[in-house]
Amino acid sequence: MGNADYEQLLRGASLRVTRPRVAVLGAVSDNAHADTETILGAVRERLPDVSHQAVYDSLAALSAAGIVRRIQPSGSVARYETRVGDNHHHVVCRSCGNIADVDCAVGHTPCLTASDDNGFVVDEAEVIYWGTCPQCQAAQRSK
Amino acid sequence: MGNADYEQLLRGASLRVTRPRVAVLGAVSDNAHADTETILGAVRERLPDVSHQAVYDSLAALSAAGIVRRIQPSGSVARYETRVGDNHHHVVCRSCGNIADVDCAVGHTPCLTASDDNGFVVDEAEVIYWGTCPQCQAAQRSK
DNA sequence: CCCGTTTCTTGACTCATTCAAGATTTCGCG
DNA sequence: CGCGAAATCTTGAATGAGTCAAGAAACGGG
Repeated sequence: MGNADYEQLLRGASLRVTRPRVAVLGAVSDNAHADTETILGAVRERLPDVSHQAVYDSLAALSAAGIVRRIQPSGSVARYETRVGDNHHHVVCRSCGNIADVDCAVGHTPCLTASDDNGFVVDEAEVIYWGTCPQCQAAQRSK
Repeated sequence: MGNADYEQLLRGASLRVTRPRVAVLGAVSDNAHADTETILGAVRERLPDVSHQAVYDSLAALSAAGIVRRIQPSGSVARYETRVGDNHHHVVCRSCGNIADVDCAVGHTPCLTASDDNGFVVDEAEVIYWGTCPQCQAAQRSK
């Protein structure tokens, strides 16, 4: 995806097109599940003088517009990804914190209907699988 | 549940029985989904001079032992509950952050098998439903 | 090209959580 | 019941992701 595409995305969401936002979009696209610090670094490769505040603002704006998704498993800092709207979920490694994408097994919107929703109007279901990634499995076995 | 029961729980998990731990267990039992600050307050009603550090340590020990569960939805501080091992999930209100329990609709361990696990060994699936609680629905309508 | 609004920069600040060192407590064992 | 090693707690300071605020700059409709 080129910057022109990112601009399209932004305009499509009625967001102003600014250098930091385009750079943030690119950084998030290239670094799936990256934490804020990693994204900040990646953004500065494209645009050396951005402030961290601009990155936070951009991420918040993009999240609100639904262009990026913010994920934050317990005990982890915020992470972001661009793959939105396709109902996929995440596996998180308990030892190293790595995150991988998982397409949900059951149909297309599984678990979206709770048995008793306590009167809540539910608009999204988020699934996080906890486990151990291949690398950490190997590391544990060889211990 | 009385303190004797909490002691049983602790001993059963091979944990030392200390005043702070018993107080923390009681506080978490009485305050489902409470954040750390609330728990700290509740603990001090039972045991006025505990340090916040002891509460953190106890919560960590109890979590590790599987007696309490730590939940931390995005944008929220850590919260704890004692209802463990029954595969229930949570609805979180986007406006006020309230959390309610939800028993999962589909069978007993839905979504536990991802379609492609990327080599991860998954041991737990956590589901978070995002929506709006009844109070906030009312508040929004009357705006 | 201009102007009002949004967004960015700079820098200070919050506050949940963690770290460290030394004092206490717990509990198995005699 | 009392000892001693190990775990746990107290105190107090430090960390660091994220937020807040005020003024400067950039965006884009007209």
